[in-house]
Amino acid sequence: MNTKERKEKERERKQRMILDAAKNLFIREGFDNVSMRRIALAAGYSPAAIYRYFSNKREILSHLREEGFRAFHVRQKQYDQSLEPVKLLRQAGRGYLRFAMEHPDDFHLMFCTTCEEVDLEGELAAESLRVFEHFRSMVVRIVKSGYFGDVDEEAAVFGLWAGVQGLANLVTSGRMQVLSDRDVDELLESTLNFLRR
Amino acid sequence: MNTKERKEKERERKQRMILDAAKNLFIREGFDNVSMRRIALAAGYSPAAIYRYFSNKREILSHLREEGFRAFHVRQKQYDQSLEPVKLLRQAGRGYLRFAMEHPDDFHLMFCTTCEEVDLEGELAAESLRVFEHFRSMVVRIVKSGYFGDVDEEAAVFGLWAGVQGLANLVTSGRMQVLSDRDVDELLESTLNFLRR
Amino acid sequence: MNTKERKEKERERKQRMILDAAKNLFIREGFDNVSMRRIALAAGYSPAAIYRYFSNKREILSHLREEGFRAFHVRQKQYDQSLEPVKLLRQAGRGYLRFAMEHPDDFHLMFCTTCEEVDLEGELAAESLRVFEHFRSMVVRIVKSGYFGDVDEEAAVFGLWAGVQGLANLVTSGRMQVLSDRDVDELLESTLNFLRR
Amino acid sequence: MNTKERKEKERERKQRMILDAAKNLFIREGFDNVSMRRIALAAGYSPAAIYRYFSNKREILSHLREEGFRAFHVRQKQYDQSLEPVKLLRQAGRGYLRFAMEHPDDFHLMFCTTCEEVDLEGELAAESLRVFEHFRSMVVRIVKSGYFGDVDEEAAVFGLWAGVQGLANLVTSGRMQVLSDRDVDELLESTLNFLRR
DNA sequence: AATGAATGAGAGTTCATTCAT
DNA sequence: AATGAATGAACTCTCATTCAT
Repeated sequence: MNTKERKEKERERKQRMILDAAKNLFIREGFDNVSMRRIALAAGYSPAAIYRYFSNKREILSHLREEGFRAFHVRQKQYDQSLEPVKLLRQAGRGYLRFAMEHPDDFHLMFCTTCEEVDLEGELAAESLRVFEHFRSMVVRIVKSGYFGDVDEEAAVFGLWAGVQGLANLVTSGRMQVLSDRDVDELLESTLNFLRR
Repeated sequence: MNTKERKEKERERKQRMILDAAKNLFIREGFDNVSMRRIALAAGYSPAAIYRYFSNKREILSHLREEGFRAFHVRQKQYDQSLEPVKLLRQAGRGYLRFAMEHPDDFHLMFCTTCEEVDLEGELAAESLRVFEHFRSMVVRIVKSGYFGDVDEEAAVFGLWAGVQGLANLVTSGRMQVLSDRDVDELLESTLNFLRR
Repeated sequence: MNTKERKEKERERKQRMILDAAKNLFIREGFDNVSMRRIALAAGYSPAAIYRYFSNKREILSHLREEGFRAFHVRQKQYDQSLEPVKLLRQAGRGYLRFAMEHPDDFHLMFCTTCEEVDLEGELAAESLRVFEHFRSMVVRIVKSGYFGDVDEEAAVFGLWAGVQGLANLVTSGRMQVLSDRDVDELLESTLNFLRR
Repeated sequence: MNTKERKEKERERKQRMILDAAKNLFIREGFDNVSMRRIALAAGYSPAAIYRYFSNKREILSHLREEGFRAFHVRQKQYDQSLEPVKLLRQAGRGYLRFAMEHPDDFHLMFCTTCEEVDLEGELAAESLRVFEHFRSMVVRIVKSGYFGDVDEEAAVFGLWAGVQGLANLVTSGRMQVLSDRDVDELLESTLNFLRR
């Protein structure tokens, strides 16, 4: 029905308001320093009302992270066409940096918010796992191609992940800085060279 | 008096125990997930006793950060002799990375612990400010030397700070990675080149 | 009207479903451990819908108790024909025990559910009061007959009530125990003798 | 030290006050209808202070129950001398009823307070288990003596427990009634006969 | 110097209940 | 007639902190 659809829309709109309020607060003050009461207040609700939309505080964070990962994944899949491994890695790295630059808040929530609080199992972590799996399979392919020489797969996955994270941190820690495409490429290239040493 | 001295020593020894216990806990579990009770327990005191040495929880964190910055500053001043700006920057960058590698815990506390909790004014932030001032003055010198071309001083200071931070994060986020001196130098060089673009 | 009647039927049918769901939950989990939400869920309604049939949670319990007392009363009145007091008491006692055996759930709700929650005044307690009055008048008759010797009426009423309660508890606390008619009679007889001491 | 002893005494005195306040409230209003706030208030403390003496609400109930069982057990062991099984059972039954009569509040807490809330494992349930074991071993002895004919041990234990409970309920449900020793004996005798049928 | 006792404030969460639709 | 949305009040429990001893 039209009414049913409208209700669904309405519900999503309100979820959105809560998520936005929470995101804003989490980023500015940190997960632990934000209470449900304050999220509710900021979203224009009573504390209890929040629980109609999210079953607890952690779930709000999970939702936000998941949203970030979903957006991230969409972008990363765009680069999937290339079959040449190194080219693919370059593309993925570029995508990673761009995402960090264009969505610094999501990035912060996805990677910097204290992780103990987040449920890494369960439906809401699915997207983040998918992202990591996507990354892993890509790296494995490259390792198998011999590009990094004789290196342990696990080590390569971890090392590259850390490196890419570091790069992105480098970008987001100075948030106002806007880097041109060429800048990103150069930065990426020099890092890849370094990691390949 | 001798007694007075001995008392002072004793006091410092006990402060030390508290700081060590707190540092350990903060790093492993995060500032917010550590209660005063647990710090006290780990240090072998009652919760109330802590307050004879630190006026509140935040102050303990501030002390730890300050200690980190002090150690950092000592190291950075070693590189001060050189008068040639670029060489100085290279040295400073190297020192920065080395410090992050050798003292990842301090580094984490100094730069990654949620900052809202820390009093950035007041005596206990002095050392961190001094570190930043030291860095700033160094960069300003280099900018004036024309090394970075025609660039805004403020932008250069901020950009380099962010870059160096990012590099250190890159290093500490994959903690098991041990980089050789040559690695550090290479990494630094490529980044400096990038920042100079 | 026919429609009116049908509506009334429908209303009662729905009340019934709620009462059944609540009864089931109350007995298995205790009044306080059952929320309106769960009653509604079990009855196939939304929490709010319940309030069209019962004005609050306590009233549901009152209804259930009242139903129990009504059924109980019906049975007790069957034994009313006898005019000989002692025979009457024996019959009533037998009826009491049988009821406790055959409807342990109702019995539990009527006598064991925490009473603070139940409104002892008001319309819904009428039946339970009527039961008690019925019992009282019966005992008074017996006392007047001299069967118990020279005893205070009030004391006799209370003592017998307590005794009968205890007997029924004895029966229901070991629910699997099925007592034959002869067992019940014997049990009753020995207790009556005791109470008559 | 004397001070240490005195402190211990003081601590126990305060625990006592909390236990008494809680016991009073639990009995009058039921476990679920009493909040920690109210216990605290009644004991003259702030809500948080209670937690220095008991780690949660359930533990307060466990303590109270355990106290009851301890007192009960002490009494039951007095009857242990007799070696003749049936005599022993009679003594134990007498002790049971006396206890229920003399300590109706403890009795209510021990047997009538909703059990879901109580931890049946752990140190605080030890005494109640001991009481039950004591009872069980006594019944088993009697069954083995052939007194009840050819009966399943388990059934006998359960049946007698239920019966004794019922008797005690009978006594406590009319609390003001004071029964003489002879009354108790008679009551007991007729019940034993009944159970033996 | 150190502590046990105590507390006010506030955390996340649940509940019975109301009301516009 | 029924519901989804919303709330105020209450819950248990934890925390940083104070203070008399």
